[in-house]
Amino acid sequence: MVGMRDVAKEAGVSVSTVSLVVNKTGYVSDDMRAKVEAAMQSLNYIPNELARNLYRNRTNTIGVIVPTILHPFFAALTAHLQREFAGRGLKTLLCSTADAATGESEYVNMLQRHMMDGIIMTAHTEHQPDYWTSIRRPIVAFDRILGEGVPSVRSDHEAGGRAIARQLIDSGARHVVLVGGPRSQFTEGTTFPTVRYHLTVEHMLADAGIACDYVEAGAVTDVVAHEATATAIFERYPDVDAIVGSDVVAAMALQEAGRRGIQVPTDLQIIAYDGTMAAELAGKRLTMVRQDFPAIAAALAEQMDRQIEAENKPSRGSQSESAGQSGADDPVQLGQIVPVSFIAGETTR
Amino acid sequence: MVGMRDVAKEAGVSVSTVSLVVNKTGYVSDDMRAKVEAAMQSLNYIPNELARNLYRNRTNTIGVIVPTILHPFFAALTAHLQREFAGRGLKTLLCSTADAATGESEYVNMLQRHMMDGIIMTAHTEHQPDYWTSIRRPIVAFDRILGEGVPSVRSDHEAGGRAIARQLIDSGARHVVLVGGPRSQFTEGTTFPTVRYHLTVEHMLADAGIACDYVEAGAVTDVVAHEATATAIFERYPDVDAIVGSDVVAAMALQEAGRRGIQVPTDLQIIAYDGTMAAELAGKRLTMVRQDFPAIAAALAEQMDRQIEAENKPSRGSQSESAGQSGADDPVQLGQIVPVSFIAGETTR
DNA sequence: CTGAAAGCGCTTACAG
DNA sequence: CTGAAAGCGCTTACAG
Repeated sequence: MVGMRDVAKEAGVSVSTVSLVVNKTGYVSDDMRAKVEAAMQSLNYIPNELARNLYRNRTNTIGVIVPTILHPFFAALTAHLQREFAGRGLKTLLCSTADAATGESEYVNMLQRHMMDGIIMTAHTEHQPDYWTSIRRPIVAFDRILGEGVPSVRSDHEAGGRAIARQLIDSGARHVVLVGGPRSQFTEGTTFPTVRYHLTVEHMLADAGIACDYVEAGAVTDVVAHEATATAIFERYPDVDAIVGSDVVAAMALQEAGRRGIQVPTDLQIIAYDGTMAAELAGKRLTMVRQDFPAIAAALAEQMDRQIEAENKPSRGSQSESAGQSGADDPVQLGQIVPVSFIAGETTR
Repeated sequence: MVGMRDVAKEAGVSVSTVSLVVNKTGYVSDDMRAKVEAAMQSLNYIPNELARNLYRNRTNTIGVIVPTILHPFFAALTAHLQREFAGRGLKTLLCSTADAATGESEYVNMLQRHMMDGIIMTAHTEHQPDYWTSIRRPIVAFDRILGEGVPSVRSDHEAGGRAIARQLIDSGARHVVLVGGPRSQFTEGTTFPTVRYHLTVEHMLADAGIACDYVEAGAVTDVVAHEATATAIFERYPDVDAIVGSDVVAAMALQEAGRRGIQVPTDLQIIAYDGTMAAELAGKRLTMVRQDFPAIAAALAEQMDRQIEAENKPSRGSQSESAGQSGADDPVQLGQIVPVSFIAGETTR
């Protein structure tokens, strides 16, 4: 492997000079530069990034922790993050928890070993807030509060919920079924986020005197399970006339409705939450609440940049307010909220 | 940051000893080990992987080059690769070419700067074979031949094509439309792979005297374009009675058929190629040819392992037969082929 | 079994 | 403007 030393020897200069030329930093006379460049050419020199990484203690890599990109929601989120990071000179390490036996801990370890510069956390976690707070390295959460000092970004699920409820009320729905995550997670500090839109819908429907039942969907990682969920809805609630769930659930519900000869939207309305490509592929154009992936990715990347910057120039204070936390004069926005949009399709009246 | 030196000082031993303990390698007396472990505990020592990376000239990271994981096919492939790599102690760097202005070159550069140990190449490339051959680092291609010495893995598209043709012939199809990549790429050395199933289908249908037209789909990166494609098919070929295309195309065709009141499968059969989740979400259970993602991922990872191994213990020969090529007594399987399966659904007769 | 030393390939003050 | 030197944090022969 040809290194800087070889180039220096070939060009008859010092290693420092070669470094200056490679990095286009500092002043180098034109003939020195020419000699070095010629040597690099002839030796086919390619700098080894690993040495730089060690020196700078940086990899320019961000880990994106998702349950699995087999699910279109996380595929979309990850794709947009990758694009956003690439524009900022950052690489994206794909960290799936669906397969990792140890869940996210394995990736957090990697963060602490400096294999990455930060983590975007978008998966469910069993860890308590103090776990996350104690990591003291750049972490940004998506759609959940991990702990104090860990900034987060989420969609405006309350607005999403209101739009859905309004549609259902205005169209005269009578018996709505909501499909979502485990009901046991409907708590204040939950890391299951879409809870918020469910609760909003439930309250508004209750106020309007519309029946509303809740069905737990299969695990987010198991797409096939959603088919069983769809079947279960119709079995359990034969008079259901509106179903609200994620894109995948909505698509499967529509498919099952077709099989049962139920007319959509005449006899059954379906509303998809998320607005990923999965919603486009269904039997009809689904009415949906779309999350703004580009905006979410931009906000997450922005917060990540801040975290990393804060880590690099530690505040003038004590150790304790170091990594992962910015000073008081630049407060990290906790819970930045991104708007959603309601898009009418062929599955609502 | 607390380093090995701090631990050594705290424990009253040398850095070497700490290293031995951390790596659980070589012999260390029990009391030494105990002292070191106590020191690591109390100092909360975490080894810095970057130093190791530099020393070993390895990152244990593989770049997976895909057009975009917004497309379910590449999402599935990437997800399975990540899982497979994780099992082998390798990390997955997500490399999307849809956004990278420079296409794959940027990622190849990173490979040469040792930011990753290898690349899985699954996207289309404009580069000629000698480009790929000259890289001399671990590369494995999916579904395309990049150049001599670059091993590849692909599905048995010929078998997929035969299964499709058989279904169409047996069910009495009269006018089939195939949807796929740019026809200009239907050449021997193409890096658009599914060409193979299209050609197989065309030949068999021609032999059976069945009309068959070809329609170019939008770019793989643009999912919405597929909807326009679906519309175009019905406009251009009003008497079409069978459509064959990727999952996404098939789903959109089914949706459009519904809008036009065309009965599936009575008046129109639809066959999806790939068998990703996209095929499950459509209005009906699509009949499909499914590629075996777990097997593909395993084969790709296996080839990658070999490439990396070959790079680490360079053969006894000259430089020229070094990295990326294994010796003659352990021939790399060029073009390893993975079986596909035909799954009948609700969209064929 | 343990430690001093050299080195992984680069970068960056610091003298000249 | 250029070079000698120290150092990033670890690993691995090599003496003892």
